Amino acid sequence: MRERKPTRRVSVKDVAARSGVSFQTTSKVLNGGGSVSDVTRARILQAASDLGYVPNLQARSLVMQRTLTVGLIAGDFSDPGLSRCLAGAEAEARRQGYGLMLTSIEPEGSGTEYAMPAMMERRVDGILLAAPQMEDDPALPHVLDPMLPIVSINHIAGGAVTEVTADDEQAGDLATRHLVARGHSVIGALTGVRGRRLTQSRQRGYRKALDHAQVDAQPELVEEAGDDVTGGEAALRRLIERRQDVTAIFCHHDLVAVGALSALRALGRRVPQDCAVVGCDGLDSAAYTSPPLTTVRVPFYEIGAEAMRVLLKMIGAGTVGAPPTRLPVHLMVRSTT
Amino acid sequence: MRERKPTRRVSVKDVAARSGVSFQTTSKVLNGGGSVSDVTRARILQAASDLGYVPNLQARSLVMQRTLTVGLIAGDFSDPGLSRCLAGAEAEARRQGYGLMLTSIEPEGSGTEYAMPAMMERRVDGILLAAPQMEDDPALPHVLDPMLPIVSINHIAGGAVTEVTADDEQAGDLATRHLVARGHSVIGALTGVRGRRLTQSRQRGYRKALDHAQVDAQPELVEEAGDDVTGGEAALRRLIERRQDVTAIFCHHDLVAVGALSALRALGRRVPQDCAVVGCDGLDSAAYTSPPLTTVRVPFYEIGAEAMRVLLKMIGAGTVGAPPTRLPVHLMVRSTT
DNA sequence: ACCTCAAAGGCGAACGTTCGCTTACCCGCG
DNA sequence: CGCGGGTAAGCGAACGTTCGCCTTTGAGGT
Repeated sequence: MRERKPTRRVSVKDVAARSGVSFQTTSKVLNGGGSVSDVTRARILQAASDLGYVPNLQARSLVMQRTLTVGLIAGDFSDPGLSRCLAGAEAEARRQGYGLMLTSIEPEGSGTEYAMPAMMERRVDGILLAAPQMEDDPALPHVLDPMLPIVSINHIAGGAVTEVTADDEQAGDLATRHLVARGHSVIGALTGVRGRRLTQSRQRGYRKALDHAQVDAQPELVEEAGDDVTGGEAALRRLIERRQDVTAIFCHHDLVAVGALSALRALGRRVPQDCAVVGCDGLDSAAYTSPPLTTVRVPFYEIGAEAMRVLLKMIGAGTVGAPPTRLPVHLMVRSTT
Repeated sequence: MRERKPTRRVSVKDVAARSGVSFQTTSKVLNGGGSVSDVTRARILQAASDLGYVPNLQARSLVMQRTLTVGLIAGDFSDPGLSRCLAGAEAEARRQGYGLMLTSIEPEGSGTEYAMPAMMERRVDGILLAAPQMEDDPALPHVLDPMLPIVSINHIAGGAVTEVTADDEQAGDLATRHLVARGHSVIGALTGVRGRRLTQSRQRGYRKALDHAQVDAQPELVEEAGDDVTGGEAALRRLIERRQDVTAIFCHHDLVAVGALSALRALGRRVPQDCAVVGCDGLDSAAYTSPPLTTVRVPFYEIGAEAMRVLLKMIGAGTVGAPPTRLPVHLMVRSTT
């Protein structure tokens, strides 16, 4: 419980005083620039290190008009996919010498109206959006600064925001083709949150694969499951009740697949003999379900890193807006198919 | 790809100009203080909103000598426990009007020597440490600023850092007592990373419970498993090979338990009939193993939130250092015991 | 001895705030 | 009519930087 001494931190003036030059010269040295004799340079550097000088980025930002900081507005950190993505974004920012201001918004999407101003007050150089619920937020376009580089890993209404996502249509296609190749033709789909671009894309991939295999897409084989285990469990029961004859299921999310697996077991159907299951997302935990889940791996870490790369490039170039990026996904065959 | 106009943001001077007063008066109004007539106040507020004025926190920090920002140095974000903790810390910081600067360090613990200066440059008001690997870092004490409030959710050598953790001894005790109560007496332990305080505490709880039940703690029933699935799998095999007679196992981490479960199945032992298993951490995914894992739930979110609360209190009071906090854990009985 | 020129370093301003003082004014009072 | 007191607003400085430009110095050439 020591009292904190109100000692102010050492500034470039302190360093200057100790080395007997003006603080401007000190600044020159510390930034590598200017013409300064080797001897004074050495003296200044020595003084700086003696005093433990740490430059004040706030002050520097003030005159430079940039903070070397980007904001990241996230949905739920507990989402494993989003966590990976965050890890990728943070690592890339750090690699390029940028700091990361983190904030999150509520699951209902409320909070954007606070999160954005908080970022603006801190004068971040750009913003990375990583909150799926933003897609549904009608207020978002109003609160977006059109002059600030923004990249999102989700779809954002209005089209003004650069997007870096996985190729979700490919994901649905890959999963479904795999089931077709295993000889299935009555293939159900347990979708993600209705209305989301992500869901639509994966569903498009699913239909595309069916189309390609010349089997009819039947609406009653599709059920909305959301993105968690209980949703998957419930949706599977509804689906089975309607269509006892399904022999394979494409789940939009691994957690939904976990729920489906558990419901299938409860219903006494063996996986994969009676019913095959393929998930989507590629969570670590999908490798340890029983049986281990066949899934489509989405490169979350890479998405985060690439999104940050795009954002920093925009910041560097002084532009806002860039063409969207879609990263490829990969099928990981395990034991549920 | 629109070019970004180099238009400078609106400052209090702009607002002042538009409302015909000095910028200092404008500042007064915007901060609620000072004596200003209602009419000019209204005029200024109007101008500010017309112009879309957003205060510059950098400039404010410069004169106020505080940034309303705390730093968070994390280990791997992909760790689900750490993610929850991060969520709790972020929510609490936001609730109290603080921003969060996030950075992470490498698994080997390297990176601290970069992370700390990065935080100092940005003049954060305090730092939250959330990286288990820091415990092993001998360089850490040197790079810690003794004047800055710091809280950690892991043990930090030197004792200078305030700690907010779960009651890990209780966790080990609870888990082991539960197994004893189920009638077991040959109880193995699959520990976390050797040498870590966390592991030592949980192990102490394990021995305490055995002691209490008057059964001897036998060293050959203890095996180091680390903190992941493969570690758990391998450790279980080593353990079983040595002691075929174990009927129950306490795993220091849920992921280790997942590995143990899968190894037990491979060895043809039924859970819980032939061998009971209890995990520790309380991950979401533990509810969906088969059979669902009995585990001790660690309140990660609360730990993060409480750590942030303690940190902000230290910042507010201008003190550095506070007594450690230990949060209680809870046993969640499911089907592996 | 004079002029030129480059190198080394200093100076002032600016970035956008907050804060303590001073000034200008209006009011009522003795 | 002069004075104290309160209210409204302005002024100057400070926070810690960067940056463009100016001054000083000394060496080299003629």
